[in-house]
Amino acid sequence: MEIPSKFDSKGIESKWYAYWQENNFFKSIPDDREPYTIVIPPPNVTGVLHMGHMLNNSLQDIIIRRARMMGYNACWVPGTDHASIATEAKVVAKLKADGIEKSELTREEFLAHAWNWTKEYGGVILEQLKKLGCSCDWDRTKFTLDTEMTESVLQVFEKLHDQGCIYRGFRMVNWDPEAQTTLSDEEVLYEEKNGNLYHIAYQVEGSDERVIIATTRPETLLGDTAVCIHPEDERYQHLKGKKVHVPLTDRVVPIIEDDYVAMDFGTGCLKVTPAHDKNDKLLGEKHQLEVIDIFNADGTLNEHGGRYQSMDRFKVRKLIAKDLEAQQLLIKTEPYTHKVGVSERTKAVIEPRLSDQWFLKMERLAKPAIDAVLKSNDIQLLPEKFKNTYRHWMENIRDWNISRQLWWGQRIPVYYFGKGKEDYVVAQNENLALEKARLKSGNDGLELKDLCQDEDVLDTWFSSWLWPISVFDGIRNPDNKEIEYYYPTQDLVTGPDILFFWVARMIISGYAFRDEKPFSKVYLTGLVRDKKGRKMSKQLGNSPDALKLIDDYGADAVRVGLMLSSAAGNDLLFDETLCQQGKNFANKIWNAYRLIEGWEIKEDLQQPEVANEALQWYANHFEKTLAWVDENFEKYRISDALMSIYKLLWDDFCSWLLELVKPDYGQPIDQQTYTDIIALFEKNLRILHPFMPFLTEELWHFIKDRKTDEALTISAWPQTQKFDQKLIADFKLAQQIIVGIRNFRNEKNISHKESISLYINTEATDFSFESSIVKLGGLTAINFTCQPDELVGGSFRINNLELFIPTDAAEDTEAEKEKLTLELNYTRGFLASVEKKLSNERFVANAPEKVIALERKKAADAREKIVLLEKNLALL
RNA sequence: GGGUGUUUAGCUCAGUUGGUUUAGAGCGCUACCUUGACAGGGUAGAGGUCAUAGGUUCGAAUCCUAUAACACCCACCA
Repeated sequence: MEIPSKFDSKGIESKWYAYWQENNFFKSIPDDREPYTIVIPPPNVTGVLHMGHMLNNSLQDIIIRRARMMGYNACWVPGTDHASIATEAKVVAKLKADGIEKSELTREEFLAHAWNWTKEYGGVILEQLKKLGCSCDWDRTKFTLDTEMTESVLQVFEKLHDQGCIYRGFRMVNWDPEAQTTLSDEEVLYEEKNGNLYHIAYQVEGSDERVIIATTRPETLLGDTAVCIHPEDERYQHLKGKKVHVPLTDRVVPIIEDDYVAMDFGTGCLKVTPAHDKNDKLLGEKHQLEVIDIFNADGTLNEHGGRYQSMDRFKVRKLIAKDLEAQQLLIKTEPYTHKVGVSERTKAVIEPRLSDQWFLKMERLAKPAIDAVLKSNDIQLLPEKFKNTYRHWMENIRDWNISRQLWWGQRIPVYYFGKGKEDYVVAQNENLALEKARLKSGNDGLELKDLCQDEDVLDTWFSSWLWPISVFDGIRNPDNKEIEYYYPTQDLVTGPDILFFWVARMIISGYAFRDEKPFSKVYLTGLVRDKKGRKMSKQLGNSPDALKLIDDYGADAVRVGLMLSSAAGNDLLFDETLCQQGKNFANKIWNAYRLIEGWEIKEDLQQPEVANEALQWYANHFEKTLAWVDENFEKYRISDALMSIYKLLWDDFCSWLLELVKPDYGQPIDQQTYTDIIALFEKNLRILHPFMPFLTEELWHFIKDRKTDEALTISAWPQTQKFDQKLIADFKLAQQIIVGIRNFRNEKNISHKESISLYINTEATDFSFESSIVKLGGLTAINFTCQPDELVGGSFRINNLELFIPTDAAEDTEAEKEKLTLELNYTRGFLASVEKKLSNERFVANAPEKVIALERKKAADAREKIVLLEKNLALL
């Protein structure tokens, strides 16, 4: 078969992906093998693949592919998340572009649009994961809004409510005026913004005096219901019990005292707006102040805004400043930088707002989740540094606002039947709700039309926190075979940005609903940054198109590129040249096989000694590397595992082994060597397969025709075997000698086509890999004797061996002298440092014997070498 | 304002309970050679006061303290 000289990933990738799928290699059903389970972090249903996904999912695929090869029943469950805020925002924007306002639509109409959108774009990202080579069990694909998933969510809501963990509260929440919904604290980002600190004068009632307050938000003075001073502030003692006029209004509010006020900030005088600030709300409750909400849901002023009504809050801020100035009530304006909360999704400035919301009590639920990570170690976070972050959040956990004023999501299963605070029931559907409502109200006359379901939906994370359980239907059917087999899962691979949103809450739900951890290990990847260290983002436009990368370099190359740059848990500075390196590597392996494949086998040919010894070395060296690779996998050091395989293949297999066994040009190879080389190459392919699945599967089938049950993807990961350390060390010496000979040739300008002979001052019986040195050194023979007096030539040293090569090439005595002197000086310096150590009595007295023995050996070796060098120098 | 982490060659990073020849890898760079598997190979080389300053120790890139820079997380001072 003619093999092209360059590896072309195109065509090959789709061919093998289809093959794997047709043969159900990624499908998992419970059997008597041990399971190895990973649930995917479900990407947004309408999202597209970005570098973060590529990193994440490459890692998961590498882990699950290796597990599959190791004989586990590997199960990787894929799926998508409905991502309520993000998706709803996209749908709203799209409708708007079509000239439709959300407010014109009924809930049902809007949802119809949203579902259409989801069906059209949803799942695109899953197709993209296939291009990357992800070996998910696609038959298990779940969507967080699937009927069964929704039922699980509603059941959980009901259960938690019945346990008294879910309650309704009138609280200060984070309001996103753009999406017009509340957000949990975790969905608010704080950004440094340049603003102003406005100093405003409030007229004291019945006096000429004015008090000055400082605020960053002058517009909220329309909702002021008090001014607060510190009770011990000497500047304001005389104001106690008095009242002030709120500027631009006709309201008069009391001056209250509270030690919450910092005397050293601003003017030490604080305006209190209980409706629009968390702390002011607390002050308001403490001092029983009136609450005046001045905003509409969209951030414009409401009827309390007076002449500013229906104007936007930021416009009003400017206007009020201007109006205050006109009345000489604005004393001064100073620039002020402070942190402002913005919505993670819409970037709109968050408005603290009082409203009725549903909350989940977290403190009790969090307990077992804290213990699992920090005490029992049932769950391991990698890298470990995230333990601290986790601990801090979990120990200060606050109740979770789970209601969202959106339509896209699971509608809260609460049905109201009256105006009273307790006039509601929680039920899975309206018929059940009616039954419950009749019971609770004692009114058998209640009808469906008397019930009114809560308008809000649940936070997206309230469905994804069940993911590892609900994908196996473990909520609705807690005793089903699947959940019992696959749960708890093994690994979770995700970014640290959703440690609280998702990971922590999954751990909580695992213990709450199954009394068991959801996974054993959490591998937290770093963020993908560009080579300048900037976070990759759409706005910066520095994020490469993931699919284009796959197209340009091939999926295998991109996977390698990503893995090469990603040390566990650190951020990853991604540079496209890494993909090029991956591509070069693929090509290298491809051509290694091309070489082997091109050899003609001659069956009656005797195996040359050089091939025999080289194969022995590689077999041992492979085992050593494999042990190291396995160890790195256990520690999730995937990058290191790949690097050692990279060097094994490129340097050891291609540069050394193949060069050693390679027959002369045009010559045939013996059967034994060929068979062994193929066997070793196959082992290489096995351990490389999780990283480069397409290339390796392609070569695997090039080697010979295989039945479907012999595909590489389901073949066995090699078992580690014992290896001979001494043999590996001996080969290392041979390599050094070969390098020395090549160097000698280079310096003396001796072509490598010209045969030379070598003299070594050692016994042949102490020596291994003689044939290898002869072959790669281009030698006629090795003579185990010192340099014969009658010959002229040059010498070099490896450790304490002296190697001599006869040559009539003109010798440059000066250069040789210089070289020897340099070597001698180094060795003397080295010896001096060792001797200094050894002459230190305290070192000899305190250091372990092994260390001292080693130092003594170093010194002895160095002395021996110095003698050798001095002798050579004298000869010149 | 608190907390965590990072700081080792031009770049990205190893350095596994302080001692494995006066610091390593991959990539990149320079010079020469070579090219009959290969976007390839070979040899040599440049390049590091292991962030800085103290300390512990017979011995520190590794442990301790302080400082600096950067990164991330958390936090209601208007």
